[in-house]
Amino acid sequence: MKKDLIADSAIELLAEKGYANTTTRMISEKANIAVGTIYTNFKNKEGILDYIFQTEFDKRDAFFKKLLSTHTSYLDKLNHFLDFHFYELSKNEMLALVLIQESSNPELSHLPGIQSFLQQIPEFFRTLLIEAMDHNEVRQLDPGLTSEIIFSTIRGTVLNVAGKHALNDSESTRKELKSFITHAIQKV
Amino acid sequence: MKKDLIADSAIELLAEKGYANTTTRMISEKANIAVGTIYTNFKNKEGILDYIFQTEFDKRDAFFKKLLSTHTSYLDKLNHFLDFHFYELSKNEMLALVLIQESSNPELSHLPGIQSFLQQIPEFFRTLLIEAMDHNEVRQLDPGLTSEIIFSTIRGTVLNVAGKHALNDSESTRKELKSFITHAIQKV
Amino acid sequence: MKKDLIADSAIELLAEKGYANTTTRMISEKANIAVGTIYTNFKNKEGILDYIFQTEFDKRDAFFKKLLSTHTSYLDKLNHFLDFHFYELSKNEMLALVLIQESSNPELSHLPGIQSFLQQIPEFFRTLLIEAMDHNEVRQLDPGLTSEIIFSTIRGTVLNVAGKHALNDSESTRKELKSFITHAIQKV
Amino acid sequence: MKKDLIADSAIELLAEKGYANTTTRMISEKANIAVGTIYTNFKNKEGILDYIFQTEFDKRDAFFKKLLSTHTSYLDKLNHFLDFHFYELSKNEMLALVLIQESSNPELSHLPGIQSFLQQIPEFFRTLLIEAMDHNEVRQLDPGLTSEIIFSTIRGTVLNVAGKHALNDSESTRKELKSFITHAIQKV
DNA sequence: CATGAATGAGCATTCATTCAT
DNA sequence: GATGAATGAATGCTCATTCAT
Repeated sequence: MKKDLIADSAIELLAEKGYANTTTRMISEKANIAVGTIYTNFKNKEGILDYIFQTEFDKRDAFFKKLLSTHTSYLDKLNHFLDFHFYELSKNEMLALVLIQESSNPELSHLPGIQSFLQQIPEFFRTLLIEAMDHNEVRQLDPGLTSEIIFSTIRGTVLNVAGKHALNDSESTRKELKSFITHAIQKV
Repeated sequence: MKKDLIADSAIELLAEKGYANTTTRMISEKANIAVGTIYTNFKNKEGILDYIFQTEFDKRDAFFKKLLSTHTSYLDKLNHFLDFHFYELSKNEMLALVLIQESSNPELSHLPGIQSFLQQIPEFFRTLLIEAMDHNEVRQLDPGLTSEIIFSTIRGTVLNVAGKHALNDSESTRKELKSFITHAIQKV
Repeated sequence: MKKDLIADSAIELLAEKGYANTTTRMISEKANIAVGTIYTNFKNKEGILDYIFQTEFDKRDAFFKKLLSTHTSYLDKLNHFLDFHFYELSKNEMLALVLIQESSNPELSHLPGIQSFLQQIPEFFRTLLIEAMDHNEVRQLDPGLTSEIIFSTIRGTVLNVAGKHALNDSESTRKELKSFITHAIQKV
Repeated sequence: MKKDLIADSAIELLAEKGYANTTTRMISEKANIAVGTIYTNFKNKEGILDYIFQTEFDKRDAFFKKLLSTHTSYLDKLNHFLDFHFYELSKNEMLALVLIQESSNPELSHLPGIQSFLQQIPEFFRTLLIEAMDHNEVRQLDPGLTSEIIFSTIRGTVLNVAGKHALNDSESTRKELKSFITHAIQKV
């Protein structure tokens, strides 16, 4: 798949240099294709970013839908989703950096893929938190704000850890982060 | 002060468009000065960002130093610092967006002001967490990771909330965020 | 060849205005191409100058190498080389001006093409002078200094004559110049 | 004299960087004055160059006028003038470089001081050559062209030697150059 | 006279995108 | 579909000159 070859090459560059400092020429060189070929696979440079975010969102969306049909507590579901999200991010450090850096880039905020990623994933948390509260599995809290906080906490933590190239040794970070969130929302 | 006029004009534009899409011409027009005047006050475009971050870091640094000499528990000190940091961010929504968006911009990560902001502020949290743990005021936790998590949590939350232009009505967010952090670190 | 189209357009402008007053936009307009096209053919503005000097040096280098294998006296070889060099300069008055004006431009002295032109061509003279002295064809003289003097004499003379747009009627100048040099180095 | 302080500071910078790369700010810093002060002493940046050339021309003009009234052969007068001109150039290596580099700068060719320097000094040679020919002191030659050639020879030689920072050890160069010119014009 | 902050036209260079091959 | 030379609008930055102090 040329499309994924281009996206993967872009991810490596975007992680290191950011969107504005990654040129289409760099991407084409890393992918060993001609610049023009980018434009037969994507509408434009933004299209690559959109595709990257859309792909990652789709994974989480699929996981979430399967998760809902399992027979576990909602707190367990939330934990599973956190594990999945964090695992996906730690699998590919550079992808993680791109997802986090560029999702806060105002010049890209209009892309549908970024909007899905940024709005739907917290919405998943919110859905699970509301149910968990209703089933008395977590303390009373504002599910909207808390879902945003949890999402942000992961984004920020991954950014810090990935920025230090320590995501591969991410097990302790994952544990501490989950412990932090668990304590934060658990019943007293 | 021309320097602050330029920095303030830059903040308005940076919050909306991001660093790469904010041109020196735009800044000079918003500040009603000539482009060249930017360069009599700053070394270059990056210098404006550096100044903004340095200024904000200096405020927190001064507050932290005063805080250390007060006679309160370390958990209180942590709470005071969180309040101060969050209050400063909510006072100026656009500045908050700039501080958060551009601090994760890889093309700016070499700026001393950004490095201070990004490394020293978590260090403040870590210092307070270690003392609080020693004085048995919080649960056992990894102070290094937890300080990063707390810093990230605020960054991410403010980004989300400021992105929705709801920082002015930030009181509920602040409460929920502090409740979240308090629960996360409190003794069981 | 786009490269030569650009170089030729540049020569016309450089002869009249000098390096600092010739803009890349002017060059692109004279060549009827886009500014960007200059940069697909040359690394930068300096690259054009480097190419011009390198090309002219290469011509003289090739001629000199052929010259060495001929069976004539070294004084004849020197005369042939002088004729060739002077003929090449008088063929294209504007190119001559560029070669002479910009070779004394300190901001360009680091260019390899200019360095070759400025160092190797006197070296050719020196080689021939040493042999001519050894074969008793010229008077005793300092070959290093004299080669520089001869090179300078041509440079300066061409500059003066080309500056007055009289290089096309250069035959008398050539004769006088050669007579001058011949008398200067001949055996008494 | 502020005017000479500025001119001297300019000469140091011009010799190293050339006209286009020497800024008025640099000159003011080297002279330890404010930029504005340059403009109370000179009409503009070009004015500094004009002043430098005019000053140097005036010295030669005065010497030439005194020379004409001496009772020596015209060949001696020519030799004296060559000695004077060469001595003046070797006294101040940086000034020599400026006089030679910038006199072939097309963007400055309209300055009266440069025009005097460039046209009058060869005219001095021509006057002496005509008289020397009339008095049978030199061989038959074209006095106009030969005067240009002599002037050029000195310019070019000084440029080469000064560029190598060897003007202080210029005695051998002067001897070789005078020997070259003497042989070139002497009676057979 | 001296100052130096302010000016803004002008520069070299970049880079997303196109399109003839 | 793939190519990559050509495009030209747009960018950060410079610097000779002015003028209020």
